[in-house]
Amino acid sequence: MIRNPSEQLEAYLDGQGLKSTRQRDEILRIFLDAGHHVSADELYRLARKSMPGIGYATVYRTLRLFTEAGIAHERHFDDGLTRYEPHAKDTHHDHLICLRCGTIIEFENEQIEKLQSDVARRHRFAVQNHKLELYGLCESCQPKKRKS
Amino acid sequence: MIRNPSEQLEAYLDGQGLKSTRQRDEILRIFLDAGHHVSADELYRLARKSMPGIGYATVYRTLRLFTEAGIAHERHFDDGLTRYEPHAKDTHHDHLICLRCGTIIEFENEQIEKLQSDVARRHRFAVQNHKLELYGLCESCQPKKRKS
DNA sequence: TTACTATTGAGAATGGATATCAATATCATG
DNA sequence: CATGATATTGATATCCATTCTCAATAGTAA
Ligand SMILES: [Mn+2]
Ligand SMILES: [Mn+2]
Ligand SMILES: [Zn+2]
Ligand SMILES: [Zn+2]
Repeated sequence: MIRNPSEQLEAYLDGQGLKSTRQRDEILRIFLDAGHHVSADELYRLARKSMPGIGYATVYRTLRLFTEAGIAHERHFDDGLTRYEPHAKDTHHDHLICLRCGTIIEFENEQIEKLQSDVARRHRFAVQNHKLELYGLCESCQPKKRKS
Repeated sequence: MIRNPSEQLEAYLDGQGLKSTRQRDEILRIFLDAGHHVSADELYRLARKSMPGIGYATVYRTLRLFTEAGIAHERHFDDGLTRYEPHAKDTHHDHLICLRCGTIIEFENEQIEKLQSDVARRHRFAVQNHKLELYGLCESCQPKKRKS
């Protein structure tokens, strides 16, 4: 049941009675090889290269569409704009975010996940999704140690 | 070295060459007994009761001031507006957030904190702050189990 | 009091995201 | 292939939270 994103999009459009368009296909292609965690504005700039007439609204709408179709994940980091990443590997992961250069490192930690659900259970809370973000400085942004 | 918030505010204002005003004192009082996690708008409405002429800008500025003074903590949950909570007990804590009624439950978990810093160390990442939020339904917002 | 400034409040401005709407593209149907 | 129904697009207006601007006012040290 593994489908590539294009097929997944077509299937979703079909199922919802929506239409396949040049813009949607092209934006998907660009989104997938843009690398991770792009904002709508970044994607808009990229998209304009191959589609000069593209509008902001279309990019926003298309990213929302991808999210509904399960192709993209919406992320809200602390920089105040929505970012999207491909939902390829559908394994959940969390993030280390560099406050200086913006680099984002992904990680998974089974033990933390386990402890989280323990906390939730203890409070009789039904978790639907969660977010763990560590903000700070990545290795190359840290002040260098000087020899002693 | 334990200071109550009013003293802390006065000390901060003093140290920065800023002035003590009726608005700042009153907003602090209201903020402290408003309970947790108020938005600027909520606080504005509360403040208008005792200070009908108060302006939005003043509330926003004052909350930022409290944050700089270490009296308040700024929180960015996923509902798109900034919330503030008193920094009274200066123990770090994380949040369970009900998506239906908005209730927020606080928790601390030493083991999770420990595992987080392990992850960071492994990536040679210098964490400055972090955020762990579990979104879902609180106990009273969950569909009731029916007897079997 | 005075004089110097920090602060305030009204309203304008900002920035990201969404809504509106006429023109256009897609696509099932004949 | 032509047609008609309708989903989509792009320009732009609008929204909303927050910040900025600036003239009037209030705090404070002298
Ligand atoms: Mn990611
Ligand atoms: Mn809290
Ligand atoms: Zn960095
Ligand atoms: Zn609830």
